[in-house]
Amino acid sequence: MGSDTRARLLEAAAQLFREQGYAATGLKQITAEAGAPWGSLYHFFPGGKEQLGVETVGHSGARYQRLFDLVYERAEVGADEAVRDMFRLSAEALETSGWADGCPIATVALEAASTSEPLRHACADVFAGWRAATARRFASEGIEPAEDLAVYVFAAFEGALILSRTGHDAGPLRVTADIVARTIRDRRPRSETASGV
Amino acid sequence: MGSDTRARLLEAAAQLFREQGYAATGLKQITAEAGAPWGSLYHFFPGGKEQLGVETVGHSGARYQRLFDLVYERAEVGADEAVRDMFRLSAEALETSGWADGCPIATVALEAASTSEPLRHACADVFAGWRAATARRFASEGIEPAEDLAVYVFAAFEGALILSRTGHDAGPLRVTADIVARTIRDRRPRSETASGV
DNA sequence: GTCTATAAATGGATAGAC
DNA sequence: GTCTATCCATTTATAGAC
Repeated sequence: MGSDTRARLLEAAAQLFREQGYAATGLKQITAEAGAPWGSLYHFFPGGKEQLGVETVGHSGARYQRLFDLVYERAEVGADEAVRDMFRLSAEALETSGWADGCPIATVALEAASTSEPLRHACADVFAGWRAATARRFASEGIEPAEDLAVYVFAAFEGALILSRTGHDAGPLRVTADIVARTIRDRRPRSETASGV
Repeated sequence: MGSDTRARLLEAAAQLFREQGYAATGLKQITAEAGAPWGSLYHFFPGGKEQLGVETVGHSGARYQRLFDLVYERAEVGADEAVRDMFRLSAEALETSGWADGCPIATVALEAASTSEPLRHACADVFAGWRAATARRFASEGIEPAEDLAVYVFAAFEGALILSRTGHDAGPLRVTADIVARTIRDRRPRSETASGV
């Protein structure tokens, strides 16, 4: 094949953008981390840093979405429990990484919101995909309005991640998960409000 | 007096950090925006960019908190309505600024989370202050657990701001405000659940 | 004490050797 | 087609003129 270098560049960029942000990460640092020669970056990404940013956001977004899908596809638990799992998994990843691995998109999204339309758009697409996956899970259980509740869950999730990461304290993720999960549980259709099993 | 320049530097930095982030904003750009000579920056902030960042976060945080206080002190409405006002005011500011004026802290908080302890700590302090102000309002109405609910409200608020700003769409702030406000309303003590007036 | 001019380093991007 | 060496702009920080 040969395009292994390209994959390593994307992976290195994803990790650095997640940890330090887009502007603070130099292209030299990315090639060094990926063990790739400097020139290979402009070979694989002729559009420079912005193209690399856009592709990295898509890459990170797709990878993170697989985690959501994994959680959501556990049919044996209710959507409220799936949401709680999502919060718990993220809290664990955040804490075991020394409060480094937060949302792989949020930092770039905020940095790019008013400075790069292509990058902002890439982030918006990722968020839309995550939201849609969540809404599908809700709709499949008759939890309505599924789209609005998915937006709400993601807002709470993203915000709690910021608070927990900034404070070096998993508390916000835990507390928010409890309240959000209860909100979702209360929206389940009547016929399933029994105790389960 | 004489320290008018210092205030203008803080103000310019606050605006630029909010819009572009910390790493993407150059010190030269800040002095230019403030109409201050280049050297004055290191005169007033001998600690360089990091000191300016820390003080700017405190400055922005205090200013934003006054907005919260204003909303929360409207005793004639319930806490759920106060929360809704907070979301609505932010949505208006965001939209009328062309999706530029989001949270003045969040971008810097994420950028600094793993790169600057002084800056991260400054952001954490601001978030703690906002949360405490919200918790006081809840506690004054007997809405409990006030601290946990305040964390939840702020998580949802910060996340909705990200989603709305990234998507150029006030929808997430509106939708999230509705659900969060209802959650708070449902926590009001029994004696006040009547219709009001 | 206030600011101009400069320094040392790093940023993203490119030209051209192999 | 793949990468090394170089370029110029811009960054933060400082030294010293007024």
